[in-house]
Amino acid sequence: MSTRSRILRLSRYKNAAIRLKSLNFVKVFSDNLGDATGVTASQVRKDFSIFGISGNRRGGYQVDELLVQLNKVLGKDKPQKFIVVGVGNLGRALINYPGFGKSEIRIVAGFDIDPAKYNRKADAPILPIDELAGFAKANEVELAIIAVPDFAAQGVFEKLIKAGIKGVLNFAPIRLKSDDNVTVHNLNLETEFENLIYFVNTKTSPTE
Amino acid sequence: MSTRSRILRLSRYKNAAIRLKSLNFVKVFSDNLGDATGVTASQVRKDFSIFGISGNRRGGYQVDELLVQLNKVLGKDKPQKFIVVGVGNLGRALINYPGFGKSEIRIVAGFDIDPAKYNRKADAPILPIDELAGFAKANEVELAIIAVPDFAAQGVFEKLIKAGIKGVLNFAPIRLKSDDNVTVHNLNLETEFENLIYFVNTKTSPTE
DNA sequence: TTTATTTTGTGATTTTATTCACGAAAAAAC
DNA sequence: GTTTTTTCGTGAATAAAATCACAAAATAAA
Repeated sequence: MSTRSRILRLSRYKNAAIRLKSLNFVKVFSDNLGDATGVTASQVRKDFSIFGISGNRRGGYQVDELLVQLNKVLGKDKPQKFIVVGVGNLGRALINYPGFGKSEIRIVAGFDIDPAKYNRKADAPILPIDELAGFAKANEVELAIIAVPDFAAQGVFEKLIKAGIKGVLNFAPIRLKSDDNVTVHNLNLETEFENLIYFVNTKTSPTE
Repeated sequence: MSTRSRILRLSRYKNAAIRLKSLNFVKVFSDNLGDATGVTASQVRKDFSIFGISGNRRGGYQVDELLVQLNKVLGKDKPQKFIVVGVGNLGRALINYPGFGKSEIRIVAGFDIDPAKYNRKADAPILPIDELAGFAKANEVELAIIAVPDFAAQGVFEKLIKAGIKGVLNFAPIRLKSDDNVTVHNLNLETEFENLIYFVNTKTSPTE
């Protein structure tokens, strides 16, 4: 019913609604949201109907109310605390990512094994990985990002489970062996690049 | 036939095969690859069959040959040059991302409007955005990454089209209006975070 | 050899996702 | 107040994707 791709679309509708609101839209139609996100109007309405999000016949959806409802479904009605494990290139970028500023996503700490990276004074402190479990429990953090190399990922993941983490966004290119109490989503940048390469190459070459 | 998610799976099979090879596997079975990537064995075989990748009945797939074939399908048999527009947090992380090191993905330059970021001496130089078209043509770059804020993304995209770019990986949270000669793939980090939040929250709360 | 076992490759089937199409509600026009 | 127009909400129809299931090939065992 509520699949991964359906929820991804809800996020996009939300982003589109935010943009339209900033353009002073008071109401939006399923057709507008479809245009802004690249799906059909009936897909938008079907997605909404599955989550009980309703508008007004002929009147569309009130933007403000729509945003409240979408944020509620997406769990953005309250702050969501994340920790990042692996303060390399990508980890650091996520910790400092300004795009989360307006959103309810809060990155509250980073963890690494390299003492050169520790920084207890920062807004989001960088701490030794041994302190992970203590920190997570003390601060009631349930969400984590794995941004370590592939060979370290499974070990980190097991530490996260012990620390009571319930959801993991994994940037390492391996499938993590998980017990069922932890939700794992994988996101691999190389894979995304390869995907683009494939579609560009096959469009260009007339031999396929 | 060859959809986005099918190609994403091929990339994962390739990553799994690389890992199994490093464990001295000489041949792999569809079952192995399924385990390593979280799909069924018959999905693996169906995906392969669509791209004419074949193995040996009872003998599985020779890892080396499989990698050659997967890399060929994925366009990884030759270097793929990318430029990055927007040298903020994320752009910088991508430029320095070590995960691309072994792969054929090459990030050859970054572009920004902020003179403080320019650096012509670096391995992947950071240049003013006005030089984008010239650079892309001189270096035969056809692939680009948009890592600028949402309000700047459409403008950057139009510059990329004029520069002859054929494929764009867009990290800005908007849908780019594209002519059909350019392939655009969107990847939004906030959206990925929200997706995880949703599934963690709905698993935890017994009300759904 | 012959028989048993394993694993691929793929058509048939099932499941899931998307689109269609139209009645119902609400507003606007007449 | 009646008609027309617009847009939602959703069951029905279609399309797409994943799984099943089994014949065929290849190897190993007897």
